[in-house]
Amino acid sequence: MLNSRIMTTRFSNRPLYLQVRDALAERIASREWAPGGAIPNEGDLARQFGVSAGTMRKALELLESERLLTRRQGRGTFVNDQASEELAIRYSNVRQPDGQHVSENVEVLDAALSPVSEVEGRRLRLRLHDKVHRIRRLRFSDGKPYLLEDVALPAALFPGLSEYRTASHRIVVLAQQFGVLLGRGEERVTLGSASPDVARALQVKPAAPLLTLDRIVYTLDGRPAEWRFGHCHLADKCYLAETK
Amino acid sequence: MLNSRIMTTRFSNRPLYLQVRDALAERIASREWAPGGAIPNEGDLARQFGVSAGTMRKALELLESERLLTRRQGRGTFVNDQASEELAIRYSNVRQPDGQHVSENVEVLDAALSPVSEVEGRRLRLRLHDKVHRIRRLRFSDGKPYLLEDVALPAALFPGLSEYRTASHRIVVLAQQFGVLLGRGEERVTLGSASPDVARALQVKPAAPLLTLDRIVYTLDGRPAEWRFGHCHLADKCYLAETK
DNA sequence: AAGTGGTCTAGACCACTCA
DNA sequence: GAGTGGTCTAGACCACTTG
Repeated sequence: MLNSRIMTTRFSNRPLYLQVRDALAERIASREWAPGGAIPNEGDLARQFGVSAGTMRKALELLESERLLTRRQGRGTFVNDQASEELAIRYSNVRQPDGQHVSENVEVLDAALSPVSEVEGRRLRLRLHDKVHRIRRLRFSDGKPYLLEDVALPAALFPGLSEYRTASHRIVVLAQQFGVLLGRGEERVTLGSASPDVARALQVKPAAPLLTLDRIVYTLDGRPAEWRFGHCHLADKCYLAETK
Repeated sequence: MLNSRIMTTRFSNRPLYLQVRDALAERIASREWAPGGAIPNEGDLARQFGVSAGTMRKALELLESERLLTRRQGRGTFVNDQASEELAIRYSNVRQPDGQHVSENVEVLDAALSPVSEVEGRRLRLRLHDKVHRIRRLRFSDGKPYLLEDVALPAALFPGLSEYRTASHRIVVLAQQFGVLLGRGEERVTLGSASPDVARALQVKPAAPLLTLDRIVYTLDGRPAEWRFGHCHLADKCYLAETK
């Protein structure tokens, strides 16, 4: 079926390889192509979309750079599983001293679907009457609490999340399940001190120094997908920032 | 002159576009093509190197992704000036709350060419008898000290640095001057408290909570180019980590 | 040997910038 | 209108992986 070609080029000046990218991204988001699975080869896809092999290649390379695909010479092209150990670390900058991800347990202290607060509205670019899933979690490493976090997720991107009894605590996993493709993230770290409440939760002395983490993760097309505000007792961990 | 083509392909299986990239990168590093200046157009370069336009384009796009070039449709291709406000921020994660770079004054407390210490050797992957430029600086924002840093630079990459009376305090500027092309950087942040010496320098109380910054900046080909160890009094600033 | 992605080529045309 | 980079095409051949 040489469908897409006629459908799209007729109505758009957007470069062809970007239109193709969008169509492929949609198949990945919708899980029509499952995480971990192989997709058709370059030539077949090019014919299917009615574009040249070079154009299809450019679209595939773009998707690879966006971490949605992995291509391996002689093997094929595969949909990345965002829940895989390697990719799931992506936005988690609190690490073991050696840079490895901290193995952790998570306790959910609170979870609710609520109207946005004023701050949430600003951070997530939502309107006054939009709703968010608001979750408070405590993360443990080696049985000791180290991170207390308040998370807000736009209800529009994660519909019905509240009903899941066993929803993941990782934004990358949630996003994959809900067909949300994630892009860049941005975290501001400041130096804070434990309020009585926070101190109790983290089992530190009141006024103990903590890292305050203020993180926003955006979708691939630039819409805020998660706001997380956390208090972190670093102890024997470190915060890792990488610059490309 | 169709020089490079014959020279290189005869002796290497490295893909042609990478060999071309290397040759172009060398012209940039050596300042044969000056920062801010335009370079010849795609077609001329392709002829000059005896490769197809597509191959030359691929090399140029690679260099653009490595932040060495900027290409603008209708204008031309330009060598990036690493000292420009936009690029110079690159490895500086301590920022104003709005994410802007902090405007600062710098005081050099100490500078010397010395044999590597054991830690420096590990971090910079140097041998026992190599030398480093070791510099201690204090950075001020609004007249107040906020960052005390110890920097080590391999003497092999920055020969004669000690003789410059007015050397820059920014690694990106130094690197450009010495023909060193920079790639990724990695910074580990931990929570520390001010030792008496540090407290004096930063004008904070002894044992005041500080951020400890441990940063390594690598060259484009992966060799360590700078190790910086710093103590930071964040106060009204923040630490910004971005994730692609 | 068959199938995959990776490299390289040659050439046409489009979109943008500037004199 | 001349010159630049950006898109798109069609096809050849290479390098790697797997049965």
